[in-house]
Amino acid sequence: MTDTTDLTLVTLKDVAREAGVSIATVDRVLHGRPGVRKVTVQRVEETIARLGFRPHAAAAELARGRSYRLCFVMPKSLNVFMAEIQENVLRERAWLTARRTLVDIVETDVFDPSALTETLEDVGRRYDGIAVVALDHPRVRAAIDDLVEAGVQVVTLVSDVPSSSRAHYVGIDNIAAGRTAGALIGRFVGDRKGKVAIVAGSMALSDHTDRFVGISRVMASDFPDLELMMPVEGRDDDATNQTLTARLLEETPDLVGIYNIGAGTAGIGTALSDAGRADDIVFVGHDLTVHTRRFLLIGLMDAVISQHPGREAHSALRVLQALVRKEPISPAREVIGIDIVIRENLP
Amino acid sequence: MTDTTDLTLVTLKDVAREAGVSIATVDRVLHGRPGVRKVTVQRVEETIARLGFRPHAAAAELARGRSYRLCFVMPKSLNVFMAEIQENVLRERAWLTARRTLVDIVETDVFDPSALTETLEDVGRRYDGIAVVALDHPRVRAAIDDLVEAGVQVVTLVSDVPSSSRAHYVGIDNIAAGRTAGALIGRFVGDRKGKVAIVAGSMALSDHTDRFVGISRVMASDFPDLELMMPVEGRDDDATNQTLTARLLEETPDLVGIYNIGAGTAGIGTALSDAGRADDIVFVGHDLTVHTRRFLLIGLMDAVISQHPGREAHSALRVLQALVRKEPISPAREVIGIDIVIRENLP
DNA sequence: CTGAAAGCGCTTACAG
DNA sequence: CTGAAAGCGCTTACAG
Repeated sequence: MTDTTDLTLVTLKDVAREAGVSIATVDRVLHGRPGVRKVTVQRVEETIARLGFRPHAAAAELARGRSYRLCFVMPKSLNVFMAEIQENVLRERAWLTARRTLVDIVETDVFDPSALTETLEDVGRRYDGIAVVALDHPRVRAAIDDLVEAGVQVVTLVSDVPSSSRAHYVGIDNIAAGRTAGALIGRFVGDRKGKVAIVAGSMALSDHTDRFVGISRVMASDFPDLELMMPVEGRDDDATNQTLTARLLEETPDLVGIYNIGAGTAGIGTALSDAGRADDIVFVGHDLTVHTRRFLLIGLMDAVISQHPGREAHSALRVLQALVRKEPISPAREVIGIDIVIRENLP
Repeated sequence: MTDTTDLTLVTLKDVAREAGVSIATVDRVLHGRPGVRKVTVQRVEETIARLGFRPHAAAAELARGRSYRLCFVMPKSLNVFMAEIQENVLRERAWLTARRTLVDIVETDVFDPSALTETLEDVGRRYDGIAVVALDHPRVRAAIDDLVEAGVQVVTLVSDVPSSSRAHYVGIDNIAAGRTAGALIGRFVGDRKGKVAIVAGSMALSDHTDRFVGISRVMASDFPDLELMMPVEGRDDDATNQTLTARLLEETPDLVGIYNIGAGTAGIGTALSDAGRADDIVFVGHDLTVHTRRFLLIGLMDAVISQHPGREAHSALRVLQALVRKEPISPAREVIGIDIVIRENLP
């Protein structure tokens, strides 16, 4: 048995008595506030350590008497994945309200730097913390930096702006995600030789280019028999992707695999199915939706790379809650994994 | 933009004033405590709903003025996986202390029904909540039921006792885990025919039998060219597993895959490596450790099925914290996924 | 069946 | 530089 923690709950008052000061002074030391002599600070710190004092979180929260406002800045045109993040955030509202934390969701055109920048400038300062699905663009970076400068806690969500001063990124490593997709395609294709097609939303999006970088690297190093084709761009649109895929199937007799880097997976699935090529082409894409779930079940898709939207929503909320309260966050705990989903481990 | 939640924070006092009663009465209605006339209850409930009142969680916690004791009952002989769960629990201690929640860890022989039962009986009632790695045995079930009867909140961890009255199971669906392992082996083997060996810890453990059931089913339905061998039992021990594997390799010329259902993966890896068969045999096992991580990196293992120990520790703590406070838990949020880890998505 | 009051353990002005 | 006191919004006896 590990050392039984004893039930002696030490309070501020105990520390004050032991250290021979008032509770106000202990509080000052506890939070590193100024106006306490060095000797006193030391004496109090020693007493805190000796008694193993931990302030009661609920008491502090109540006494502080303030509330917090959080905002999620999300894409206007919601795909299923983004919608799920939203739902998860909204589902936490009651819980958050009980903790005096209010959360709004603002939709904007996150792919238009001007629109996104304006939104951030407009709504930003009305909040204590912001989670934003951010395009990596100099103006967006500047807007984020301004908010941080103004004391707003900012985390990026799903899509990062690494060069900005955001406190945290909630999302996956997209290069690794691309590598993972590539490795699965390579392994599933087996001994066959041939081409692997890439369908992207837009190569202007950093998560899409990152995934392409990932699959390119793993193909080059581990699967020399497979030839990666240049990405075609379908803007994450089902109809466009269907047309593109139909053409790819027609024009590429030795096509053995397809990797959909972005959304619009349903369109590709339809084209594959229509062409009767579901069985001989390895098809891997992103994000678990009603469509990809069905495709996995019927064997049309071989694997889905997923970043758990619920987990991302919660991580963003947890991190923002800690940040606005100046509490520490443990990054290790907030790592978002790259989930591989096949028919057998469908949640 | 979703409806901006307004900052008007309604308190008990507001509700009391509006409903024309005292705050004590509102509190009674809020918690469904007896001693309030039906009419009054209705009036108060209506007011609560109308004002959208949500009690301040921190205030309630402080006023309640009580602390909670939790206990994790874990296997005495710690494998890496169990050790990681423990570490994650211990790492939360400071955070939990600030929330007046104390957590102890008790180690026992969870594979011996008598020892486990005795431990549960001995330590159980000293706690408000217990997480237990439980052998599925009638005596263990009875001990759990007794604790629940006595008002202790019990969750099972990693290994479930489904027929008991435990409030929640924190762990994966092991049949699905076995199916997943089988599907990966089948896909990775490709067009080759041959045998797949199964190494288990003990077929007396329900998680091990469940996984075997899973792989058996998927092999029968999806991979008719592969023949599943009868499980050999190595008690999760490296040395034993190494010997068993060496023998399997010698005696089975057409061996194409190995599935290690339990721990002791290092022993199997050594045997494979010694025999120079790392490349032509697909090897899948469970749980991410220093060993399996290395095996993935050097290509000795093809995939690891993992149940995130950190996630399980946190889920157990979160669920227990909610249960002892009589707060609702959302099971959907607590689902532990079956993680597929290959070299490319190693965390 | 209902209410007035004390108190949980902090933080926040305010006074000195 | 330090302390006394009010107050955050609940819950808990206690009184009636």
